[in-house]
Amino acid sequence: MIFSKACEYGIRAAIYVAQKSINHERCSMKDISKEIDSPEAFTAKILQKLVKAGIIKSVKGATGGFEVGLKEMKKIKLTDIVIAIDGEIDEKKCVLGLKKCSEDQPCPAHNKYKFIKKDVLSMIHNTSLSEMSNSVDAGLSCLKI
Amino acid sequence: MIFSKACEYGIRAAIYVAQKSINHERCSMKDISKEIDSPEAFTAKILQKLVKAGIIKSVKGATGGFEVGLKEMKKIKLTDIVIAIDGEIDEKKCVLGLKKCSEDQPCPAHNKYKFIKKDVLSMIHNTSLSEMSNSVDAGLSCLKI
DNA sequence: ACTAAATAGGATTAAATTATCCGAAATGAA
DNA sequence: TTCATTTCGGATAATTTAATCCTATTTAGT
Repeated sequence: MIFSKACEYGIRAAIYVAQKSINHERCSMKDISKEIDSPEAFTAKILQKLVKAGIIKSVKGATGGFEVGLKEMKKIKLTDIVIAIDGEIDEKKCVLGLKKCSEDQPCPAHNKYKFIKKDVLSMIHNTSLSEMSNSVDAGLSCLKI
Repeated sequence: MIFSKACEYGIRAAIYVAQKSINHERCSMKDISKEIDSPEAFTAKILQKLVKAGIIKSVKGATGGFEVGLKEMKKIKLTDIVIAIDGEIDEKKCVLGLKKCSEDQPCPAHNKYKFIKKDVLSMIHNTSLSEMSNSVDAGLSCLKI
């Protein structure tokens, strides 16, 4: 409803990589797509974007794979992942698609939607990769099925 | 962010038709697409769906056009329009795309997202075509630019 | 009856998103 | 060095969504 398929995969993948990193393990693309139940080649493209954005680190070669530092994952927010995959977020986007929709010139749904938009932006801005991967690592949440 | 382009056009079109109906005027497709600034042929397809779903009424022929009854527009909610255009809403859809995501088996974002989802569903379930078109008619909100 | 104006509907095209394939480059280990 | 394993990157395909085009049908007015 709010994320593209690419973002869904990308966020799950990043969480999985982070969770493995918590346990000092590096993971391969094959491993990731299997454990988060996503199409491997497509997810690989998405991870490339995350690597280029500096969100996760990749190591080439035989024992290579993906990883992310413990300090880094605390600073990485959902927003960063979404931007790396889908590009900048238009925070002024109107729920009914008007080019200009604001407090001064609102669309007919603006006054009800504005609180929802605020909550969504606040959620993705405040939720860190670290807290999500810790939740998975603690068995409080899961990444597939 | 939450509606497809087709829904954005469809909702705006329905509101415009309703606003005209408040003033006892029937409106044509050309009029609608001009006044809500949307592609005419595409919007026409969408209005056909709304007509088939019984949300608005169409009249063929020379002085034909679209209209909606005053009583009806009070009962029509955003949900009805969205379902008519995009099909049933999956209220259990996981924000990270998991097939099964629930209180018992949550994704890592579930506990933060569930409140947002609740608010979105509540908004589209409670907002009527009538209140939106009245808001436009009163000059409190607008449908284009 | 004719015409102009309007919706209905099928066929098609365009664009964006999702997804796959394959060869190149890197790298650790035998 | 050679090999197996891995990420990288370009090309391409498939699917979904968005949008257009054209013809048929309806109907009020002349």
